[in-house]
Amino acid sequence: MEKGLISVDRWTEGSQVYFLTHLHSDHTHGLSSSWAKGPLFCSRLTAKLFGFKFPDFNLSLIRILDIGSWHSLSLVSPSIGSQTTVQVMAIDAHHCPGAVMLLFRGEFGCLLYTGDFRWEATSERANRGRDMLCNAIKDEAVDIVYLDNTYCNPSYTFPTRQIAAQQVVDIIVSHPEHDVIIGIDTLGKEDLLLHISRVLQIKIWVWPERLQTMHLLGFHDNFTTNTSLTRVRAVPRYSFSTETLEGLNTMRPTIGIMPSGLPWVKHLQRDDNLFDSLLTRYNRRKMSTNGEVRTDQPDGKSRYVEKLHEYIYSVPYSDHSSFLEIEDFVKIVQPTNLKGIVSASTCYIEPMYYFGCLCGANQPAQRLHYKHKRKGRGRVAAGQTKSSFGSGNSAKYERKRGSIVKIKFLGGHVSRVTALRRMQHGAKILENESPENSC
DNA sequence: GCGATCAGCT
DNA sequence: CACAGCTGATCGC
Repeated sequence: MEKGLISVDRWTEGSQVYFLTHLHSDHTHGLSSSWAKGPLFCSRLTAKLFGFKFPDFNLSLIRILDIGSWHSLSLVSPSIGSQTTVQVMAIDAHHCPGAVMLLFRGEFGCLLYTGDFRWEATSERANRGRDMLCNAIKDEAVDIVYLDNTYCNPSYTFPTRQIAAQQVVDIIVSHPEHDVIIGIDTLGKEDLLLHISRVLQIKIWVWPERLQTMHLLGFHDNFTTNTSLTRVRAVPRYSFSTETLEGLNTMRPTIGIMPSGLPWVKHLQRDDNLFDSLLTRYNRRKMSTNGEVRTDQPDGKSRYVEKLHEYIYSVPYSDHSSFLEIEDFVKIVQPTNLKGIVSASTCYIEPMYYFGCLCGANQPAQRLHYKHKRKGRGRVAAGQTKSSFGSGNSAKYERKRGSIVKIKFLGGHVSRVTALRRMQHGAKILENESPENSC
């Protein structure tokens, strides 16, 4: 972030200290078990989970940032060459377990790197985070905010996670005879699963590595790897598709629930009515947010639950801030400058375009900045499906996709590289059989 | 033979 | 539009 001094979620050479906001893969590109470019600072919980993702990492490089307190680092000024002090505070980002924002003070001024964050208006936890941040910046202007701009567009509106979690419960309750699969990642959405588990008084199935993570996080009673104990299973998001659901439904009635701030559109088979309805929905959103921002729904009704497919529901459970939440955050921090840290979109718009008028220096809104992503292939028309999986052959299909839940981790016919990766994964599990020992 | 990186896909 | 991440192929050591 500051050249020659500190890096946040970037792992190339040239900094004196490195910071990791959270353990999602898009923030650890370049990190590996053999990485050794300098001390690595992260939250206590991230440190606890770290060894699971990077088994042979030199743990003596890891420095823990306790949340809410200033840490002083003595570094060498890249400009003058003399000693310079950098202060840093980690603040709960409410994104996934261990995720923090980082507030820096030093010769470069005052910088706030949000990492990925959710800024909900309500909940005790949200209020604590808000108070902590306000307290930390009350005496000093923030010069630059590096902002999680994932949903930095007025069309992104969704309710609190509390409300979305109840929507998921409602869907499950309304399908008493169905199995349920929920798409999740290697980290995140634990509160959603805990809510389901507690309200419905059932365990949630997770895959073996995910159970280890749950144990590291201190959840020992709500999860299981035994499919016979529950009808609700959390499965890797990458294995969640219409094909998966159709395959499962040849065996048992099953619905899929995709919790996401993004409308879950991809991987649907061609269905003109469906795409028409999706198109209508997007147009409606755009129109309703043209000029006047539509507020998130306070009533908590299933307004944004979408039935996308015979077996699939999309629920607006997001670990990133909605547009209105980002706006609220910028209003509170009032930085002099604002930079987006997520630029993967094909149509990236500088957050300053929306929030320039809220920033400290009251600069004019900047012009739209489009960043075009090069793609090797042209865009595939909506509804055009790939044929490589041969969706007509259900027997073959079941081997390949349908029974991911059961066979995915039991080996089978895999390449050497994959087998090795799985063995390494297995080794990790063994190492972590006593979660209390880590860190 | 291994890790790092990339393309492709979910 | 593209949240985060797996997989297989290839490349360089």
